[in-house]
Amino acid sequence: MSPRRILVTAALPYANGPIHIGHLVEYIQTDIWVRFQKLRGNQCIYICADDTHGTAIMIRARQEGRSEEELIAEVQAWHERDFAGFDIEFDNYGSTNSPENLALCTEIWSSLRKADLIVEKNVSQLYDPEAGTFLADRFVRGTCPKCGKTNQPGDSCECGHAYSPADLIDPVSTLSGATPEIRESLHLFVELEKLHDFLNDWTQSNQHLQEEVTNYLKGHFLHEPLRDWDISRPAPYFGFEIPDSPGNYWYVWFDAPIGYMASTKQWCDRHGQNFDDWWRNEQTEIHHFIGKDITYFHTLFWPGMLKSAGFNLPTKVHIHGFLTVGGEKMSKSKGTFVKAETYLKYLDPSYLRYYYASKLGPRLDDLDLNLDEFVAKVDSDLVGKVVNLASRSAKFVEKVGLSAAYPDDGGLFAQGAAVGEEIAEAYENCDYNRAMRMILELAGRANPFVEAAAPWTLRKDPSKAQQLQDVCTIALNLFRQIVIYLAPVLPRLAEQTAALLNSPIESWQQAQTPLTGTPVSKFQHMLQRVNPKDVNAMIEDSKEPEIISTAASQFNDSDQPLKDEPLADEISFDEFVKVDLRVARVIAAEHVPEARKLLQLTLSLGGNETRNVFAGIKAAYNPDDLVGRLVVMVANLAPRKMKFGLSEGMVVASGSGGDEVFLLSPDAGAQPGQRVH
RNA sequence: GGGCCGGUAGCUCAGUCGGUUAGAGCAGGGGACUCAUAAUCCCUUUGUCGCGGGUUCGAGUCCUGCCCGGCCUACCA
Repeated sequence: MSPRRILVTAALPYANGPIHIGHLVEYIQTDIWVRFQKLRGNQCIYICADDTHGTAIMIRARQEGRSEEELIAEVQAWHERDFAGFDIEFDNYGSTNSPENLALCTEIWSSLRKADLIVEKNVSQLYDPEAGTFLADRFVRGTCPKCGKTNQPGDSCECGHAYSPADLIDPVSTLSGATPEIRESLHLFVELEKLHDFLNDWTQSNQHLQEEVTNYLKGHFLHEPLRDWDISRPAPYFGFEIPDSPGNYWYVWFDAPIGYMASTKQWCDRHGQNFDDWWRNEQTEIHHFIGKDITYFHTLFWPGMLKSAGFNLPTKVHIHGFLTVGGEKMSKSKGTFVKAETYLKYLDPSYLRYYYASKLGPRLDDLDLNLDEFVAKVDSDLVGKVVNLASRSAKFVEKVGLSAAYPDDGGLFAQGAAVGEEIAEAYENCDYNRAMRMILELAGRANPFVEAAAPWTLRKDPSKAQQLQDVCTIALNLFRQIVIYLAPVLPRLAEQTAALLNSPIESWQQAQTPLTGTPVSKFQHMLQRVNPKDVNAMIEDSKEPEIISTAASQFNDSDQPLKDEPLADEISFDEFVKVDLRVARVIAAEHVPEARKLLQLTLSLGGNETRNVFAGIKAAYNPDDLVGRLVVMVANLAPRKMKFGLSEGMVVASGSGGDEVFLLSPDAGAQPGQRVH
């Protein structure tokens, strides 16, 4: 079989934040696949870039008082450093803010124009007159027009109601605090519906996508006319200005995927390769690895753009799920939002590469990082089973090296060679956990062999020197075979093994033939067991007070109250409704002469229904100020006998006590007796 | 509400085309070994295959209804 030519991409990380262990699922998954392809002798390149355009970058640069170019250069340097730290090896790492990208965007744009796919429409959008920019939905907050909840984002409310930011009551720009105004501007759209038949065909056939994704697209988008795609943003915007529409810029999601091509172009130029061999040649395979959040862009717009411009279509879009830690979303406050940089301060990248590989499958399921399992798997699988093979046999043959001929091993090596293609198939299908299982099975057979052959006994008898060398030759060859199969996941281990046995590991085929007659270097530890203390330290180091959103921080609310009194355990709705909260009117309020803290309140629930309540609010309220006002009471609390009489409920208030008491009151219009739901 | 995926041992999961007595790793229990990073090896305990119904000579596997979980999505399939 002749070598395949394969172009592989991972999604472009946005140049607005650090790489974290969630990102790494994708880059490690992709890196393993690329290394596997290279080991198999295919011509394969791993292409990526920073995604640098858009409002968020522009705003952040502005806030930091520097140019966008300076910001994205700094972030890109961080990204590249982090990736390198995890042995993620790109053939080219570019930037969407490159001349190559501009040239390709221009070319594809003119193709879309020629295909008559571009239309112009006016769009009403909120504009921040102070910041001088149009506002994306997430930069606007206001009151929900349906339920009246305040401080809701620009696209939808907690109550589930969706709206356009222009519908918000009292909208506020989170950038400047100014009240946005509605401005109309011209936007350019791609008429995706004109490509409907093509997309239907492409997504539903030939296994370009996982089956779930095919179904998803069919059910969510392709069953109805495709909406026009808004592909431009008016100035000011950080990006490329559209050549034939001055003052308008390509939306970041137009130029981002083209960044795959631009980065390929850079690689081609450096290596004297022809760009068209990679993007305009039916023989070339193109594989995109992405997270499920950006499915839409990569399975509809992107193929549509490529088709219209006459480029290769993706051979396959591999979509993975998100990372959870301990079964929950990554959380900054819990310390599970671990940055790549922080991880590397405490732990070996090989651990994470192996752990992810042992959990990754071909489907979109989320991947859970369980820290106890992480420690156990690395210790038991990698150190205990795999590396141990070398660790327990290498030093016996340091002086003599491997036997000149491969001895009889009872068929162990041949068994390992025989499953090579099956393991390869699992890698090829991104079924890494299956591959890891099969590989570990080999280690599970090799250790009992060493146990039975007992080299530590043989070495005591000089007449058995040849037998000792043979046994170690077998053990080290079984080890090496395993390491070759693991090489895509653990490139460092492969290098260490090559150094130990003085023979480079560079091809999958090497697992088919035992190594003989080479010298054996002095054995050095290849991988330490995981120290759980380091794992804990990493989590501690990652803890930071969670910033809920830019809008919350704008109000500068302290986190002290929550710290003083953390959230209670979750309750069910049924439990909640047991508490009967009612609006009540204070119809009388008096001091209790002998009580230090109490006021006696008479609350009306409307009609003749009244309740006598003793409330510990004396230090904070004057009785006279309370009469007439509405409060919220717990109406079905068991009555409690107190020194001064029977208290028939509780008035709800926040605050720490003393004069720090704040009664809750309903908004105007509430009636005594109404239940609070 | 709808869509997709899942539910198998204490935990993580495998289980092909429906085929004998449902498996592995980890954890637990017992033993061995002392080369190896408290590593390794041998033996061993553990199951309402989510629940009900159906098809079948035979169902973890196929069909169907329901329950539970995850993700996605939302006057829309």
